Amino acid sequence: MAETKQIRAIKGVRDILPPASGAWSRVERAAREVFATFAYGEIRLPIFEQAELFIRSIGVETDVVQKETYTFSDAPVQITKEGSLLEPPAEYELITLRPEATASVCRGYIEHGMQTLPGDVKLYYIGPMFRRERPQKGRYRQFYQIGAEVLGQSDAPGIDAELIEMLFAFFGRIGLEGLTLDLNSIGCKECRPKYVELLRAALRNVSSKLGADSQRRIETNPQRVLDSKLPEEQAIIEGLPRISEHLCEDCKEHFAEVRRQLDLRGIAYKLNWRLVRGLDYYMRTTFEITAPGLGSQNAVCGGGRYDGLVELLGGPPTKGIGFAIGEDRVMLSLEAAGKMATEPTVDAFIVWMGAATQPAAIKLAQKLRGAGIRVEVPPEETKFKKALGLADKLGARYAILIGENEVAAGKFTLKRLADAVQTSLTEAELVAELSKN
RNA sequence: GUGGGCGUAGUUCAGCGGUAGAACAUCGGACUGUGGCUCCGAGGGUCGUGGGUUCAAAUCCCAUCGCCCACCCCA
Repeated sequence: MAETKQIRAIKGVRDILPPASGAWSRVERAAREVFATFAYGEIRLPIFEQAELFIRSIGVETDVVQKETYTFSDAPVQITKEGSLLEPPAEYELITLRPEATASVCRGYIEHGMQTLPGDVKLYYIGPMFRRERPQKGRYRQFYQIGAEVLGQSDAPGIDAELIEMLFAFFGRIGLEGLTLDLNSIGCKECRPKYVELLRAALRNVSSKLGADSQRRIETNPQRVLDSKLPEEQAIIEGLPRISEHLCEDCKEHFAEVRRQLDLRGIAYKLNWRLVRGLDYYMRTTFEITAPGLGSQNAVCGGGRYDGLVELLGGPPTKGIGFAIGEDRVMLSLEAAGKMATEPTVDAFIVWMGAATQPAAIKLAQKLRGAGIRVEVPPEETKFKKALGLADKLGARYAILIGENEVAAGKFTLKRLADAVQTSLTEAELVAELSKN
C-alpha cells in the first residue's frame, strides 16, 4: 500500500477559520468605513512586484531586504511526471512577494500619473504581506496589514495629524483600548545624516560598554541602538545625543506644528526621541502605536512621512505619509481584551419533517436568503429532535418548523430557541420578522 | 541567524521502563412533532520521525523535523 504523506501549511502561515474569520471581517469592514469617512479610496495592489522596487524603497541595508523577502525567478517552472521541479533558466527577472505595501502604492501613483489628480491622493489597502522571519507571537511569514497613504504636493503638518486622527477613529470603532501613541521626528536628508554621524561618534566612545548586538549596529544602523531593550544599556543610551536637539529649522518647525495639530484634534501622544523606523524611506514625522496583551511584538501600527520616496522610484517630486496596521496583532490584542466576539454563521434553521414538506422548505429558504437572512436547511430528512439539537449547537437563534400541518395551513411555525416562544407566520411575515435583526 | 520550552485521539492533557488512557468534541441509541440536559454505546492513535540502550521503550540516550516563546528584526 502506498503511503500518503500529509501536506502541511508552510512554516509561519496559518488558516483563519470561522468564527475567528468573522471577527477579522468586522475589523476590515470597520477600517473601510472609517477610512471612507476621511475620503480615502481603496487601492488593490498586486501581491508581487519586481524585486528592484523593494530594494530601492526599503533600502539595501535593511534586514527586510537583506534576508527576509521571498524573491524568486519569474521563469516558468518545469515539473516532471513524478512531480519534482526542474531548475529554472537564469535569464528571467526576479520578482518578490511584497514585504509591505507603501512601495507598491508609490509605484502605482507614478504608473497612473496620479499627480494630476485634484487635491491630495488618499489611498488605503488591506491584504497579506510576506517576510521570511522566524515566527513567534504576533509575527508570521504571511501577515496582514491595513494601511493608508497620503501622496501629493503638500507636506502640511495637518495631513500628518489627520492621518493619526483617522487611526484613532479606527481603533475606537473596533473597541481596542489602552493604546499608546509614540511620536518622534527623525529629521530630513539635510539634518539626519549629520545627526547619525554625531550619534555614531558618541557610540564609538562607549562601544566597550555595549552588548554585541549594539556594537554591530554602531556601523550598520546606529539609530537602532536607541531602542535596545538591554537593561544595562539604558543608562548609556539616555546620555546619547538626541535627534530632537539636532533637527534643522524646517524640521523643527514642521514637528512643532504637527504637535499643535494633534492637540487641536484631541490626540494624546508621548514624545519618544528613541523611536526609530525600520525602513530607510522614513523621515520627519514618525509614530508607532502599541497595544496591550501582545508579548514582545506589541506594535500594532507604525508609520511616518516619506517625502521623496516617489521621486526615488522615478516619479515626480512628491510628499508622502502613511501607516501600516498589523492586523494579526490587532486581533491578538482584541482577543486578549476579551473583545473578539464571534458570532454564529446561521440565523435560522429550517426543520422540515417528511419528504412532502421539503419543497416548501427549499422555497422558504430561497425567500429568506433573498432577504439576507442566514439560513441552514438539512439536505436530507432528519429526525426532529436531532435537527433542533443541531440548530442549537450551530448557534441559530430561530428554528422554523415545517410539517404537513404547516404546509396545509400555509403558515410556518417560528420558534425562538432562547425562550421556546412559538408563533405561526406566513412566508411574508417570516421575512419581515427575521429581517428585524 | 541565536537561545529556551514542548511534541501522546479532532482539542486540552495524564501516563514517564512492563497490555496506550481521561475529559471535551464527533457519531449512534434511549428519543421521526419540540432543542441545549441526562444516561448508554461506538469510532478515532504507526505515542512527531529515524536510530540506539534493554528481555521489554510513549517512558532512558542521540539525531532529525515540527510547534511555541524570547533575542534579532518589525506591523
